[in-house]
Amino acid sequence: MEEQIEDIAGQNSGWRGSAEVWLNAAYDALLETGVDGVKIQPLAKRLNLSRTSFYWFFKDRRELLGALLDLWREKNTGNLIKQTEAYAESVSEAMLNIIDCWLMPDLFDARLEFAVRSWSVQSHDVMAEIEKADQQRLDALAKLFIRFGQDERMADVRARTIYLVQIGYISMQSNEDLAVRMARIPGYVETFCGQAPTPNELNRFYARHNFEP
Amino acid sequence: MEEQIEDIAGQNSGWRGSAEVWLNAAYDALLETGVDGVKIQPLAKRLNLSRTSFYWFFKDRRELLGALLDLWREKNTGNLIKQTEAYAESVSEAMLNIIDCWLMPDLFDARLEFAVRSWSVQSHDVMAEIEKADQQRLDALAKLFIRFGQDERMADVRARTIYLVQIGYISMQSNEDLAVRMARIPGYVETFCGQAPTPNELNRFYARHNFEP
DNA sequence: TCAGAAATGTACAGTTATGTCAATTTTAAG
DNA sequence: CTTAAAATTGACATAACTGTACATTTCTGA
Repeated sequence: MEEQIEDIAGQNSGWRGSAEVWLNAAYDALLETGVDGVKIQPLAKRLNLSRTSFYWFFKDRRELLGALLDLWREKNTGNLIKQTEAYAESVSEAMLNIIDCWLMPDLFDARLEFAVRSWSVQSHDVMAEIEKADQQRLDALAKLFIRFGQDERMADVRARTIYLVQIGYISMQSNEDLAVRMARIPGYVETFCGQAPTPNELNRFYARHNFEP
Repeated sequence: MEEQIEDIAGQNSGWRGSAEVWLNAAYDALLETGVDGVKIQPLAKRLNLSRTSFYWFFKDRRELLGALLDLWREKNTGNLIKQTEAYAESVSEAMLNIIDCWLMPDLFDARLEFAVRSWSVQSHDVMAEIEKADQQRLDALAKLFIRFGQDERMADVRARTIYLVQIGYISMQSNEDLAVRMARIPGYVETFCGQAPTPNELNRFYARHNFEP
């Protein structure tokens, strides 16, 4: 019974290691040093665990890398598509919904995205996964523009523009402060959809990002 | 004298290895497998040379990686900036000059760019180099828009849009065929600068890319 | 409290890489 | 043909890392 209370409290259930602990360490390593930094021995040192203990939770390194890729797949593509389907009265409001992904780490894990894309240089499997994700995301964005009356050709171009700018940003790993980035938002919206956001739309956007203009 | 004739003919001057040969092999490895693929032992195997022979041309692996970074620095940033300064009568024509970089491998080595950006995950030095390059490129692009009468705020946003789309493309490593990409060009120009290219501008652009619409 | 499951650790065997050193071979030049 | 520089090589000394086998410790539940 006592153990159960500990479990419910989320405390360690006695053992120091677990699949989750190793996976988290792998996640950190992936973001900090790339795939080739995801090595059992260093992770073990960080976790203060014996290296070989790892093999109780995972078959081998491959399996760990697979788990990292699962993490990415589930986290990033899903939320972006969800944002394309969010309620919007105008195309500019819809743009602001997408831009949310730029700014909310729980909607889109930019560092993970970058790390996985970097990983793809050396793995055809990862490359294939990314191509699939890109296609799904672009399709969802194009559908959004079509929903607001764009013809198919411009919907495709605009979907690419907004998506590629996001991917480009990620690749630049820029970490400017919120005010600087916010100042550019109206300009981006205008560029992306040819229509500036209304003051109301902007205010709603600022509010949900706790930003005071 | 005979050797000089051979030299002039670009033939091997007797020795199999050279700094250039190793650097080229390193370049290939960087593009195919990322930095962590750039290892002396595998390169030696590829070149059919003794591993230790490498150390006659380079002090160590660090120096080789440094040479790769020099290559990137000289090749990519310079040409992009040159394109921003190319002659153009209108802002849409200027856009097409930039877009040349998308399409001409000798103006901009996209695969190298991607490989170097991926490398930056695990190296703060490389990261710093990239930040510097991004800044130089963005400044040059913004100056272009200002030259064509944009106010500073929109020049900044538009510079970012066109640059980030390019970086995004690189990160997507898409390899669609020319016709598909060409079909999107007018849309991009319109999106980037709010003004469609004239038929003449487009024809000039198509011509220099040997494309028949 | 004691058996078995869960987790950890130690020892071993193998692979791949790095860089130095002292030969040795190849080439160019007189 | 000789010689000195340029290039190549194999031997040696290390260092990380991977994965397996087996022993040991720690926890859990009857």
